[in-house]
Amino acid sequence: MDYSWLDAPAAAVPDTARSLLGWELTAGGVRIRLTEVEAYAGTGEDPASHAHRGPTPRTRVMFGPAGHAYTYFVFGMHWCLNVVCGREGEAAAVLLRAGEVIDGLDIARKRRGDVADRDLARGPARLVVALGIGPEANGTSMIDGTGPLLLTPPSRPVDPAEIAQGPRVGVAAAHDVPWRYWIAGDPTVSPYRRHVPRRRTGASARVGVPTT
DNA sequence: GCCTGGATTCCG
DNA sequence: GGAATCCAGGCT
Repeated sequence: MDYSWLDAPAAAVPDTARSLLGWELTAGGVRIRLTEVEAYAGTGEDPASHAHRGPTPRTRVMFGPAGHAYTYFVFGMHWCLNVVCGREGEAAAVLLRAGEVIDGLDIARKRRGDVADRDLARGPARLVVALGIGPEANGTSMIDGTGPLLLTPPSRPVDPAEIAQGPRVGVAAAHDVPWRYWIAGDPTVSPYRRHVPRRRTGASARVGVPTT
């Protein structure tokens, strides 16, 4: 299988993200068809990228080879999964936001509890739970079978005409950059929520600060 | 060292 | 709309 398109230059990461729609991701007996992804450029241009200020202990795998998994912990409770893209040192990545469970439904249901099938992997943290992966997947290859994840080509082609794009979800910076791609009309695509700054807490927030 | 706020989800 | 719940990264 040819995965060389994953290491197209970081400038092309939006195209890489779009190309990932319909690809399938298998882990722990569950297979997911990707229906929603977001592109993040690496160092420099993209203030929304974890890597935009350069490598740190957390983001070091983003600077490694394409096709590896970058997982990160957010909000004190959730894990999210990215595919590292671009050339080594560029740190581009594609956040896997949602997918349709097409195999191992019973396993995914066990992991996700009593939710509708379309919600099993509808959202980046939910997708990670459905796949049964976590921090141990960070830095592993998603393309050579040595890690818990395996990325494989679409078994069902995606019609380019049904691909939609728009602003990234929950991103404060660069909200006008339309680097989120999804399969239009697919019920497993997560509902769009614009970034809402959390209200400040504590005394200073209560003194003369309008609550909007 | 301290402090802020987040590529979210679930519940009220 | 807000809480839950941790820590990376920026700043003092």
